[in-house]
Amino acid sequence: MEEKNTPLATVYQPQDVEQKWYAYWLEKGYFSCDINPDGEPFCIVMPPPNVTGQLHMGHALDATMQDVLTRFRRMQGRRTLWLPGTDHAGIATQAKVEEALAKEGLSRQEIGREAFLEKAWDWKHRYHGRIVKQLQMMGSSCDWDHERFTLDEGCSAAVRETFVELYEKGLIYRGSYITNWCSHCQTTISDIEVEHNQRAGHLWYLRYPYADGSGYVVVATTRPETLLGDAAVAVHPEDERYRDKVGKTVILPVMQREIPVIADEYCDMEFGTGAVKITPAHDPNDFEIGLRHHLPQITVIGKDGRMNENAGKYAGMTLLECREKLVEEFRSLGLLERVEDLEHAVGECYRCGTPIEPLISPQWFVKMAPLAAPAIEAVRSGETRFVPARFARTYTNWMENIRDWCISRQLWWGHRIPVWYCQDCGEQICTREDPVVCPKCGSKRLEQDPDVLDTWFSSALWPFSTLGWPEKTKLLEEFYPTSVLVTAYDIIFFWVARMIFSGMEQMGRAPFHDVFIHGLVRDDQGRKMSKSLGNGIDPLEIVNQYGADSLRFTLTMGNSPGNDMRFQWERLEGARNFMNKIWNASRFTLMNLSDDQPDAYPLQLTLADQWVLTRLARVCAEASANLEKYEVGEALRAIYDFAWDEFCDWYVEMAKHRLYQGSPAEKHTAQHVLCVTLRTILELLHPFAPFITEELWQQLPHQGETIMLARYPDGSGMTLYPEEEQRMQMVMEVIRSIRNLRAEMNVPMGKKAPVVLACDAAAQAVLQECEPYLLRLAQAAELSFVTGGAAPDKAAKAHVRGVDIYLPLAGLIDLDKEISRIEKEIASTENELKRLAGKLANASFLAKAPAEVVEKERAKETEYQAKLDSLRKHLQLFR
RNA sequence: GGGGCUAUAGCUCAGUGGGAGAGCGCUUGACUCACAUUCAAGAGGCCACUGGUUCGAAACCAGUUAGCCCCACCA
Repeated sequence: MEEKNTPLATVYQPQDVEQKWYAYWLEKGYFSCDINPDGEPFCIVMPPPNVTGQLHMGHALDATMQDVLTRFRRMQGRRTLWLPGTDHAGIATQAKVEEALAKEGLSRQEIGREAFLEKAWDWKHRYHGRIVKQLQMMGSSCDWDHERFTLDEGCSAAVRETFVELYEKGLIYRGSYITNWCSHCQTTISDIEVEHNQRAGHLWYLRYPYADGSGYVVVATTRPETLLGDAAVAVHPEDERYRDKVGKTVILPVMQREIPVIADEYCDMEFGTGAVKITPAHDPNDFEIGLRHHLPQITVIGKDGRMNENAGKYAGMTLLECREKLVEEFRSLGLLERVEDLEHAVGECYRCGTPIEPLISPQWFVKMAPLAAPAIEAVRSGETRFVPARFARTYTNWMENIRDWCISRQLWWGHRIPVWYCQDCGEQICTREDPVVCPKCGSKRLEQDPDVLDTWFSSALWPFSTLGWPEKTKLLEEFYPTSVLVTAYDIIFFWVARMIFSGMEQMGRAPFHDVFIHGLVRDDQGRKMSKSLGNGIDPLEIVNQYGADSLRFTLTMGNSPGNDMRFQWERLEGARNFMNKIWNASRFTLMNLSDDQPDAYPLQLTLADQWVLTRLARVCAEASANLEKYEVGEALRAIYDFAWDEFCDWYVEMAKHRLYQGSPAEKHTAQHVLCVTLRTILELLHPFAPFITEELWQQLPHQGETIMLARYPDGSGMTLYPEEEQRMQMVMEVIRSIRNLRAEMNVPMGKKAPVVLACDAAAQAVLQECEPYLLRLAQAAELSFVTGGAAPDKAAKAHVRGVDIYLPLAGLIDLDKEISRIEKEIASTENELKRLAGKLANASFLAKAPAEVVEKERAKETEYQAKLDSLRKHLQLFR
């Protein structure tokens, strides 16, 4: 064959093409939401990554899913906005900036609020660029002109408006309650930011003597150090053991404080001794009990995580030191009854792992009950739909049991709480504009609340703040509610739920139609990827090594909605191999293209052409349907199977004969079908593998500037040839059968051998038409047809779809081997027949099963019977 | 304490009531003019267990077992 020049190397090198195309797309503005101005709007707001971090595999999965959906919709002609952005991540970012300061020997207090915020902004700018680069290297087709940041001007305006509105409605309030204090992060955190982990601990049984000298009550505690702040001992009102003790007082040892014995239903009679020490200032339950019984709140633990001045001689000690010393003192006083081992849940900060200390302090809260109700209804009514649906239940259960949300944080990096306090009259002022004078007393001595808001407060507004709210922008009008939110299940409470109630409250409509939930990317042993385990993988490393398309492919293929996936390097090789396969199929096609005009010759579609075009149409429909259902992995699998197995391994091989030896018209037809099919495969594949598909599409004959804006093939308007499809599949089965016989008989791969076929006239016509394929794909030296009893006797035989296949190999085949092979085949056929016969003898099957199913089973029976007869007859010859 | 997920080939996983699938690994053969990042052939499954629904269940329902996860104020 003459060597034709192609610009393509034999092995695909993603590095050569990816950056080039991303730059091209950006330059042409294809990511802009204005690119299909007349299309129905489609919008995804990107879950904003923390601006301080760098992207991990979870982000890569999230971005890939969003990009697949976005590119799919854009190719459908939708007016598509994928809005990118980042999150200021209050605690995390502040911690990093403080860390950096510490290296210079400075603290934020030393440099002051303003200087600190400057540093934080510097930090933000530096890391932001990295995240954008990572997203771009993965091919994310977001509209960068609409990129947002949770702390930018617009988002800040949305936060201010929301806060003031909720404040005015009485849905935001300030109060002294017990909240979760992290002594490491030096701030309160909300309930869901506390992780409850099982930890090995002890249960100390301590004796509290009654004040009247009548013995003592024994209380059990896991945290002896808090007893210094005890305000009571509580028992269950129906607990017989303590019936006559309620109303007495006990002397709190060490502190020598007299505290009452009270009755409260909170107590569990089964646990410990049934008597509980009550520390209102350091335990949420005790706090509630304290309120019910008007107990004093005695704080003995400070914000620094040490015992404070109320702890007497233990003041200044860490909690653990105090615990040890205190237990020792009880022991020496004879007041330690016993110690048990106990595994119990300890609340720890989800950021830094420090044990959380419940502390009382004035904080800001969002009243949740009135906000939760419409948010629950939005999902119940189907206004917002979770995919998979089971997550709706997770959401609803949580929302129904929600408690008020503590939104103030003792940080500097974030949205400062828009409330001022008059230093003269104490008035609390919350307004849209910064106040200058106190509206009550006219004083100018106003001080703003020093705290900032929980980062999630601004994230909760993301679906509309990014579209321009509180301004009435065109963008907001067009794209709100957004189409779908794509995120992992671990963030449903933190973020999804809060966006839904915020959307209902501020916009009156839920922020998205669908919530597409995916799982987490775990390591190859199924462990969560984390910094402490050191098992995290940088997506960029993979992009550099295998290319972005392979990374995206690996994250998509075989991934089902809502389920976790394991990340394995070996799978990347599979992905890379597939890219290389597509590359080489294109290379082959380009090498065999001639410069004919499209209509130089009339098309003469062969059976193979009709078959592949039919299969292509079916795959287009399947892929589209699956993408519509968010079955992204299934869509890709269908494309992958067709592209590799049917197109590359079968059709390309079948086209070769015409390409190399065909008449000009035959050659032209093969080229045409090859080209159309390949181009359609590239279009189908584009949302999953944007780079390689653009590179190849541009080299093939095409219309338009970019594959990004080609119409996504959904099979509509494509001609189906169902009968030809069946015929071709029969031929393929015959070829497979011949290959199988040859392998079983140890006929060397390259050795040509004669093949004899016996079948009816119709099948013979089909097989004769396909003779070139049999010669090439089945290594047949020559093809001959027999009728009646003229079949060769010294031959290996198989039977497929009414066709007897003989491999006459006199002197070459091993008789015994062939006999045992045939016997095995007969046995399995008999088995199949028995099963079918049983089914077809079943009256209720015949009566109730759909006619087409019954018909199918009957046809199968006929087929198997024919096969059995044929093989039995063959076996006779050897005996 | 409540809720959820998972259980399919040696491994990782798809499977949407009607002939058990893929990739990797394994065995055998092949440097065939797009590709050895390839091709061909093969071995390998009581679809966790027990019931139920159904003409028909890997799939739907109930229970059991094992593993994982989430929520929850039991000292």
